[in-house]
Amino acid sequence: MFSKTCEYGLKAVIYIATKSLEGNRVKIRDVADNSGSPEAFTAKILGSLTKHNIVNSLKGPYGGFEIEAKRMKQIKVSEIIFALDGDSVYNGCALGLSVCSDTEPCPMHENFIEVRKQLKKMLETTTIYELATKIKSGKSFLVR
Amino acid sequence: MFSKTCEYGLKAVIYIATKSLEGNRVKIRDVADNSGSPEAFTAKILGSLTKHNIVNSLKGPYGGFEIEAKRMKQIKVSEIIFALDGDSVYNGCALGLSVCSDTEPCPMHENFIEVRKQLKKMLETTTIYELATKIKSGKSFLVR
DNA sequence: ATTATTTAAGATTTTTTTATCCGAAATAAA
DNA sequence: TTTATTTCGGATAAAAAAATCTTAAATAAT
Repeated sequence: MFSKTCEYGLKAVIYIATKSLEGNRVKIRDVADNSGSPEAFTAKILGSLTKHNIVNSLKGPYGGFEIEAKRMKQIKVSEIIFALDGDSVYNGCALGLSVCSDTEPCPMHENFIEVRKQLKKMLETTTIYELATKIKSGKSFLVR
Repeated sequence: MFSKTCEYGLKAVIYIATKSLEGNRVKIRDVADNSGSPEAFTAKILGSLTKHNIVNSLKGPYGGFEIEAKRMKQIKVSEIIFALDGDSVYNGCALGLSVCSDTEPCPMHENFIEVRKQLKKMLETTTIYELATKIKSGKSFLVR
């Protein structure tokens, strides 16, 4: 469904959010361990998420990553996907055509309209705060 | 959304179906040209689709690929995806967890339930015949 | 200022996916 | 039975994605 970059990125952001809610800043190592992702790759992805202003980073001792509570209520899953994978989830044609629109559709185009509409809606209404609280309450898991 | 293998496979099957409706058998070269896919790769994918009994192949002169009209009304898009990509579209976790179920969910699990349900329904009700007729009527395109 | 800690960023390697190539097998027609 | 045509299947190659490594830059505490 998503690239590994996106999967790791989402899990990293969710984990950082849960720790930020507790008032803690986290190091790359900690993020990687608790999101079940490779450390070096996580570092690279977090660099990109920092540039996109999705997470906040501080260098040096006592540094690490964090997300303000206010911010994590604003950030939607769609923003993270856009930052890491671009808009392919939104605009990609199921059959890989470079042009596929309502006026020039591939044969599956209309079949996908409803599915895609619902997917968009979900990605654009789900916040990182919502996902982080599910982890904190023990209702769901980041590593399996 | 799908792998290239699946994209090419779907387009190939749809094209073969349109030609079979006209009573024509098609060669790999023809399929590749008219589905905008690499010839050698298309050949390999068609081999797999033949084994899965989705298309029918005949060797030698006047040979090629075909699909019976009866069969193309039975074959659902989901079958082709299963044959080529396996069940990842159905069972894969959005965050890549190896275990992610209603009882042990990732934080996005429940958000995806409705989206996935609708996707499944669409893939399991859309037939190759339906897609082929869209091409024949000129309402949609396979190459762009 | 120095040191230990931590992120930043680019180069490199590994793995997976995508794509090609080529000889073998099958078969219809002459 | 010979020939031309076509799929079959395994080996190989190229490209893209995933993952790692390495050095630099920043900074807090001493």
